[in-house]
Amino acid sequence: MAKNMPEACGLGAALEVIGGKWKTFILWEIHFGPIRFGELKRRVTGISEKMLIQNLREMEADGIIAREMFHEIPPRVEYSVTELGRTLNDAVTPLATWGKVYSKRIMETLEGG
Amino acid sequence: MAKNMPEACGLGAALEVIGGKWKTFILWEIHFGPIRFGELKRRVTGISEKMLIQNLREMEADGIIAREMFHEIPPRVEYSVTELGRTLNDAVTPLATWGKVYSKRIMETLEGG
DNA sequence: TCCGAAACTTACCTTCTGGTGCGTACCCTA
DNA sequence: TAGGGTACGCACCAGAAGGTAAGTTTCGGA
Repeated sequence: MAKNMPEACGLGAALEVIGGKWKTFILWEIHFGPIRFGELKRRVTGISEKMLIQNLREMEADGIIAREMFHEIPPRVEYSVTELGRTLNDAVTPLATWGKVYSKRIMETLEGG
Repeated sequence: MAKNMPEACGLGAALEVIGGKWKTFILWEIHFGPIRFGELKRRVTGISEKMLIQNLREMEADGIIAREMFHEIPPRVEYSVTELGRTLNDAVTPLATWGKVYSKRIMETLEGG
């Protein structure tokens, strides 16, 4: 997305990193602390394994999360946010807050009229 | 998007409003002040008329921009941000800043290695 | 011997997003 | 009469995003 855009304001780049249906939720769940693949799958309700892995790979490539493999049986993999991921999470917080307020506003509008 | 999501953190709602390829750029161009359809089309480089109109309608429905029609010949329509739109623009600013820094980091990484 | 768990991988299919191009009403200019 | 500008609407189409379902490897347990 926005590969050919006049830089505008940096939003394009940011949305490439946390855009899509799932990444924000994934980042949110991981930001509490290291978490296993299976646990993540249970927490991010509704996501398919394919999508979870695909998104995790992309987020890893973007450098916002880190993957650690433990050579155990059964296999264990843990995901955690990187320093960059933490800054992204911080940058995204105001937007999350806005989203909450906005949702509330919508609800009130629907109730009120 | 995220209609059936556990509220998580409000980000889902926010991304429904400024998600997609163009809305951020449109909001950015409008936030400087009222702007006509044609001017907007010229500023948001690469957008098609269909997409511009479609996005404007959605943003209007979401209450972040306002449309004012002047019954003149040739027709004139101006778009401006609402108070809610301004708050969204503010909420999105940190993310834009992050995107800029991130882009720079990527460039440096590419140059350095 | 079959099953289940973990963390994937692969193939296939559907839905959504965005793009292209044409048509519209109205007026002005040439 | 022809063409251009404004702000759209509509139909069709391609590609990306996302969903579904199955297979893989290794082990322990019934």
